Formats: sequence, structure tokens, C-alpha cells
Amino acid sequence: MQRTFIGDLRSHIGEKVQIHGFLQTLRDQKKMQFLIVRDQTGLVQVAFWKANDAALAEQISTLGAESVVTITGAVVDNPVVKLGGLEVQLESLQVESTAGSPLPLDPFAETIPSIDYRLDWRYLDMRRPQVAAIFQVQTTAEQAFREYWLQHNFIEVHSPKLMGSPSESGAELFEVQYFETKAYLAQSPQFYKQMAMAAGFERIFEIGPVFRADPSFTSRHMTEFTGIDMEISYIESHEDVMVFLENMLAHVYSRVKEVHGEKIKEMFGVDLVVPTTPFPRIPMTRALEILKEEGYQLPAEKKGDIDPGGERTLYNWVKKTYNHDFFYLTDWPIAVRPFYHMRYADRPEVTKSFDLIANGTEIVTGAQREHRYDILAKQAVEKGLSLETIQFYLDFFRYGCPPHGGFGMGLSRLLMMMLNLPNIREAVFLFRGPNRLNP
RNA sequence: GGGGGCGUGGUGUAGCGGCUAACAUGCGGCCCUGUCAAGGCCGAGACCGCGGGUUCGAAUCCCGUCGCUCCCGCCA
Repeated sequence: MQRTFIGDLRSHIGEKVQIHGFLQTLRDQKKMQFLIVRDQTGLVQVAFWKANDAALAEQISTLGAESVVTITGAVVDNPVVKLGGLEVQLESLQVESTAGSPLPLDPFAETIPSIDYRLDWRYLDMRRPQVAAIFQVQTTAEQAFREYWLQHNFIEVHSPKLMGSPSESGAELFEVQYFETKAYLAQSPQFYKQMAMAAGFERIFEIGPVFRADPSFTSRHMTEFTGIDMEISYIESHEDVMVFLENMLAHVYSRVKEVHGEKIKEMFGVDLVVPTTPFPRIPMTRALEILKEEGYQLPAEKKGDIDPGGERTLYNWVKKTYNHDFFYLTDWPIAVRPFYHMRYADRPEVTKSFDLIANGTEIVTGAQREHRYDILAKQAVEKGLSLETIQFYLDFFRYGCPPHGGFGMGLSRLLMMMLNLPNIREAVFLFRGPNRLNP
């Protein structure tokens, strides 16, 4: 018999159907049993008159909450039933899998355990529809990104995550045994994205894993996360990248709101706002002035960088000045940016780079890249890098490479900001951190 | 790596120098009822993270340790 989704039962009144799902609640009475069954589309009440089959009634009585059942029965319109005004009158029941009792984590308890305990029992935690909703939103968001890229002639790439030599600084790399030698887990697809530019791909994107060996204990860091990266050729400056990004994000927010707006309001209390473009842009020098005006004291050792508290202060300023949730912090000093960021011809101390701050948290870093071999090599040396280890990368720029730029964004950080989640661990399927490798 | 906070039945909390450790929820049993966040009664379940100290007396105070968490650093 064909399966009917619980969410579609209304259109099957009077028919015999088969449903599958978890037994969320059993109300076991003297003459009747009411089973609340849940599948991915919703909940339904199943009614059973015990007198119909005493043995079956007895079997049902022993079922622990969250057991998996297949039920056939007639769908009956019944306004008395508070759950959707209909019920399935049970004809047969098959237990697919019994759930032990008590559950270590009851997904439908009034109080939700701490995040760490929830991660121990993540598959039970994820049975809550609010959790599933996060990943439905993520799915739509990723689809919207792809839609936008494909509309703009992008090529999707998948760069390797095992690397033979440390790229960039090397401090935050995971080292792994690789046969007789050592390999490193990619902490960014940066070099390979640029290689695609040298290959003449012109516009590429990648959604893939990124590894950072940073022992960071915060609500927004992970040691493995999904990076959304893109790179485009023939730009004049980082401004072109920012324009592309803001329009793409507006598209993504618009699609997510269209598909999940109601659910997001209901489950997360967030009235999703599709951001208007262009986003406010604040050059670093101006940002420092604003912080001064706002009375925010930057730590003395910061030297032109801005700490998270400063970013939040700027966000509040942007919110009250422009009523916008996003802003670009642009033109960062070379001291706090990697060697491959291009510098202004007339201001060699300043990079053509930006961060995107959403609701006070950094979610994107981007820049125009330096594509001129000699200058790139010079900047690398200046930053104390060994040319030898990055020679393969420098070679990309020896036989013709278009001017280009791009960005990297944290998927979970975006989701966290979008749904106003308190912790990135909520926004990722399975969290990986310095102290968390399981499940 | 530095700093703050928290560790009490399965879970979430209360208690913060005299506790035979309380409440909610869950779990088990019984009763009642077309139930529906069901209701009622009974019951099991915690040597209060661990180790040491102060005290007549410690879940409560102190020190150490471990775990978790948040902030900073770093970043997406």
C-alpha cells in the first residue's frame, strides 16, 4: 500500500491510508487508545477501540514513546479532535522499531537540555521540528545561492581538502598522516579558487568543508565548517565583489522568506527582512571615527583592527543610522590582512578588502586579489612566508591571470544570523570543535 | 592560550552553614475518562562532578582538579 504523508491526510477523508512515523504520544485509556504519530510533514491522532483486538491493544500499551510504526486505517473528519480536526481510525499496526524507555533525551519535553547534552544525543534532539526547520532553511538558502550563480554563468568546483604544503600562514592547519609523508587539511579553498581564475574559468563557486585548527571556544567557531566561496574575474576593485554579494544575499533572503517566512516567524520569532541594496559601506578609517564618536574604547594593541565588541558597536550604529542589518567594513590595513589581498596603488598601507557584518557578527571576508606575480611575491616575503612552499601558488600568476576577487562565507554563520540562533552549534548538522569529535 | 560563570535524581531547576536534599518533567504501577499540554493517587530514582581543607556540623565556605559554557585572542 502506498504511503500517505500526514500533512496530506486532509485530502484523503473517507479513504483508507497507510502512514509511517514516530509514536510521539500514547494516551492509553480503558476502552480506547489514542496514538499521536509524527512524520516529517506533521502530526495526526490515531484512534483505536481496544475491544476490536485485545491482543493488539496490549501490544500498543507496551510501546515506548518514539517507537516507529506503520499504521493503516480510515481517515475520518472529526471536528472534536483538536489536532487538525481529523483522525485515523486504526485498522492495523506494525511496529517497525521499538524505542527503549526512558529516552535519554525527550525531544518533546517542556525543558530543553543544555547544548552539550543535546549534541550527545543529537539524533533525538533533531527530531524536534524546529531543528529540522533549520536544515530546510539551509537547503533553500543553498539552492538560492546556486540559482543565482547559475543565472550568472558560474562554474562549480570542488577543490581538494588534502594539501601537500601549508597555505597562507600555516598556524591553524590540521596535519594528517599521508602514507609516508604529511598532508594538511585545507583551511580555505583560496589558492584553488584563484587557480581557477588562472585557468580562465572567470566565475566559480564552491560549497565545501573548511578546517581550522583554532582552539576557539566561542558560540560562533567550529574546527570544521561549510564554506561558501566564490571568485570572479575582470573586476575593477573589491567594490564589484561587494555588489555581487549583496545582490546575491538579497536573492537568498527573498527566496528563504518566500518559502519559509511563516515557519521562521512561528518557530524562531524572526520576521525575516530581505535586505535592501546597496548595503552600507564603512571604510576602516571612518569606522574608527564612528567608534570614537560612540565612545567605544578599542583595546590599545589593536592597531587599525577592530575587535568583536567594536563590530557590534558599529552594527548598532548602522542599525540606528541606516536601519540595516548588514554592512561592509572596507579597506583594512595590510597588517591584518593576508599577503594576497591587493593594495591601493595610491595607499600601499591599505588593502582592497572587506568584511561583511551581519547582525553584529562577521560572516564574510573578501577582497580583490593581487594577480601580478612580482608584487604578490614581494608581499608574501613581506609577510614572512617562504616562497618555496607557496611557489605552486605563485606560479598561477606567471602565464597570464585576469584581475579577480572573491569572498568566503560561513554557511552556518549565515544561518545563525538569519534565524537569530544563539549558538552556531544549533545551526550545523553535527558540530566539530576542539572538544567535540563525536557523534 | 587568557579571563568569567556553572556543575544537585534521566532531563530542567530550587536550596547557598543544621536536609531525613525540594519542585517540575520523564519513568513504573493503579484509578478515571473520546483523550487531546489529559486528570488523580502511589512508587522508584541524587551519597549534591571529583579530591582535599575550614567547621561541632558542608550541597552550601576555601583550595585544587576535571567537565561544560560564555567572553577575549583568532576568524567564517
